[in-house]
Amino acid sequence: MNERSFILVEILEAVISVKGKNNKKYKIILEAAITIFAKNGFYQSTVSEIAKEAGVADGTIYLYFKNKDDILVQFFNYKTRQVFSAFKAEVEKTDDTVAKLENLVRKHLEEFQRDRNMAFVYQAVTHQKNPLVADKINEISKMYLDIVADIIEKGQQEGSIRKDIYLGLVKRFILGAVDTVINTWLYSGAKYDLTSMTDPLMDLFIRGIGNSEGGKSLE
Amino acid sequence: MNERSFILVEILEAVISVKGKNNKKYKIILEAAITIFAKNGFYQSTVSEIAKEAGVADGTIYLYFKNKDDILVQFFNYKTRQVFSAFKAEVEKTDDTVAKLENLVRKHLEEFQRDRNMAFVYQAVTHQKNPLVADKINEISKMYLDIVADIIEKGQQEGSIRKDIYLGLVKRFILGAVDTVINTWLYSGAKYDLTSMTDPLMDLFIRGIGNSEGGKSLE
Amino acid sequence: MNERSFILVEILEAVISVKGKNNKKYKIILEAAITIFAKNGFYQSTVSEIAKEAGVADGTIYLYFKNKDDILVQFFNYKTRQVFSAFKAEVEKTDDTVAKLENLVRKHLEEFQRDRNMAFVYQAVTHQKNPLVADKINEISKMYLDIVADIIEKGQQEGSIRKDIYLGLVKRFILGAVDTVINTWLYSGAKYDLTSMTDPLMDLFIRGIGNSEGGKSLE
Amino acid sequence: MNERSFILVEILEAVISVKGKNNKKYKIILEAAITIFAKNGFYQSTVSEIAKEAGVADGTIYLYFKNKDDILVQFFNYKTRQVFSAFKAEVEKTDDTVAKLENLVRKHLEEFQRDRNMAFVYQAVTHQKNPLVADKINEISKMYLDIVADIIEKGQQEGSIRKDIYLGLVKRFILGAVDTVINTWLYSGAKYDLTSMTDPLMDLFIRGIGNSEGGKSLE
DNA sequence: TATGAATGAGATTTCATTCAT
DNA sequence: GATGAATGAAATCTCATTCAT
Repeated sequence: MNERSFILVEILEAVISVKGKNNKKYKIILEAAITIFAKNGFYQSTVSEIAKEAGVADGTIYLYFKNKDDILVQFFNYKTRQVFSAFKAEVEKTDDTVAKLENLVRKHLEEFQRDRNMAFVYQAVTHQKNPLVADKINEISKMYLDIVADIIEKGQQEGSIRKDIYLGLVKRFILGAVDTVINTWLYSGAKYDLTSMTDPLMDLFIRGIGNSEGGKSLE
Repeated sequence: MNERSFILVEILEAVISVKGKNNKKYKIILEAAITIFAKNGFYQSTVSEIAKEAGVADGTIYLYFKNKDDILVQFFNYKTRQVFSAFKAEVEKTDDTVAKLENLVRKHLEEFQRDRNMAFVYQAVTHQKNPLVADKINEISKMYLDIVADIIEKGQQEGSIRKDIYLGLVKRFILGAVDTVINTWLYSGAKYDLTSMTDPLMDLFIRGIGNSEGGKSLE
Repeated sequence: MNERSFILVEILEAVISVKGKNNKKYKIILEAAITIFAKNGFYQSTVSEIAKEAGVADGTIYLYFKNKDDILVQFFNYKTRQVFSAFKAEVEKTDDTVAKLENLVRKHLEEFQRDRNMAFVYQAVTHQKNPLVADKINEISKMYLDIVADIIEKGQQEGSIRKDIYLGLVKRFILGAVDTVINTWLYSGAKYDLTSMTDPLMDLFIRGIGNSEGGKSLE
Repeated sequence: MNERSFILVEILEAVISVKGKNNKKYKIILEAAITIFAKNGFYQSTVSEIAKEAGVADGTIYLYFKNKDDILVQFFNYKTRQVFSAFKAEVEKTDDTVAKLENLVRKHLEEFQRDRNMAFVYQAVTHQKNPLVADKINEISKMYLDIVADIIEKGQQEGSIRKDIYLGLVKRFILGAVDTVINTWLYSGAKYDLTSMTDPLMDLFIRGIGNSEGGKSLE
């Protein structure tokens, strides 16, 4: 989704107002829920807490969401979709393969740094067994892995990326490393600039940790 | 704890039988709990389910565990400690840095493949906000990261590992990648041999994904 | 608290409606709880029974009371405080010492006769070791004993009460005797008019059981 | 029960050994139970606690007592009966009415001071609604009240006690006052000598609190 | 729409009692 | 007789969800 199509969606939402989803209150509740989920975890959060955080009555939640689980589902539909479309846009800004990957990683760190609550919820939920969000997670995960896979494949064609690697592993390897960096940052109390991890991460992706001595001087 | 002292502890446990901790039933319940936690997640599991799986009455659980949370805490004390001491032993089998890392990764994949329930619980809980196990997780995580850090540092001294890397990042990068591989395997339904991922993973750690052309042939 | 300030409090309660404390349902539940406590005793009463008696769902109890113990605590805060302020008012109605004591005793018997459930709970709880209400009981007990002590002291100054008595004992002696009379009435099935005991009780307090004819005056 | 018949019972118990009631362990458990009941109250005490205090296994309790309630019932049969027969003996030591009452009161305070646990349990249980011990309590209470009534009636015949009093009230009035004095002592932490209350109590019983100087003789 | 009091199903936990050893 | 592990009924309490206002 590019800038223009994004605006179009906003307009459409304003016009059709499907089920109040573009309603200001819908967003307030969703944001409040994410704040609470991030603080206590999904199962330890109560609908009452969310309502209080959102400044609405408990019952009001049910005018916008089917049930508690649905809040989580909507979170993946609304919030993270937005983020992932931003990732795609970022990748398309350049034609250079390594730069594409670097843009993706930086944007990923940037967005998760900007919305720490989302980061917390994302980290927690993707490792849980909630059947209601499992499909969404798979879908989103696949979206991300596909972006990475596309980049890698293009790089292989260009010659900047090794051909003797297992693509299915590599794409997960990259996502896993980024996830870990975010997780470490979250649990450290978010004291440092997360995006500063982009260059060291890229360096590890591209060159590994091995010392290739001699031949390295040719690079 | 080395091999010998470990055996000693086993013997001692068999002799003193401290409050049933080495009791057969204690292990049955713990194993049952992990099975249930792995299937449904901690918060969606009930004590009744665990009791049923263990083949005991609900009340019996409370003869061995203070409360539901305590089962999780005991799991980390009993089960994973065992695993991590196995990791350490595996690392000490060789002096070669790269082989040490490879042994660690292989053992990690091997153990988690062998006990899939443990793997599920471990994956889920390490990404949750359960204040009761948070400290244990940090402790175990640190243990693992320290093992990796020791290997890396030794490799840097020997010259097999690059010196221009950020150690704090690298150790987490490696743990994150292994975690992701395990997670993918778990959610794929454990259809393939997890340990077969050792070599491709090591290759990515050491050489990265970048194509260093010319010079590479020298390696 | 005098008559006027008491009315003021009633009005204020009606206006501010602090968290349902003056709520109709709060009173219904409290009254139901006292009925059940009076019938079975505190520890043999269940929250379900109270809910049933009050005509509400079990969970509703917890909207008005923190837990089962809290119901008892609230009972002492709300119900008996009211009674004891009535005692004080009654004492102030006259300046004659003996009449003051008589008014107190009569009002005491009157109030406990009127609310037999309260009487049962009061009798039971004041002789129990419930740490949650122990402080309240001490406080209320002290209030009562202080009223009696004030009357006795005033009587001693006036000359209507003997000076060679141990005040700390006398005040408890009086409370103890009244309590016993109430207790007897309760366990007899409340078949007679409790307030009719006022005169005989007062007579015993003032004159004792001894026959003072002849020689007694020499003492 | 007089001295002789009491000894007879002891002998009989030693011979027939009905259901182990004269067993050493029976007494140990009963004593332990009273200690625990005195500390926590009956309903807040567990059979396990009693077993631990007695130094026996939980199951052993049920070899000597039908159930938890039965321990309380036995307590009244075994322990307090013993005490009340001592009361009777004490009363019979003199022929002087006032001295009889004084002996009773002193013995009462003495025994309850000597066995504080018994005192606590007695105070608590006599004010509770336990249907299992209700009958026992009534029976014991009646025994005590009858002793007092006998003394009073004899005193009335002799002329030392007023005739214009209500006997049903007076006997309870005396028991209530003694009870209150014991209760106050218990909850004060048993810091002073309880028997020292005998004289002041007797003084209040006989002479009352009224000042009979001058005009009072006209009443 | 919005509210929030009320609901009641369901979860955790306790503990008197039993029974195989 | 003595044990104490095991039982499971029953109690307390929570909280997602509903619905009359």
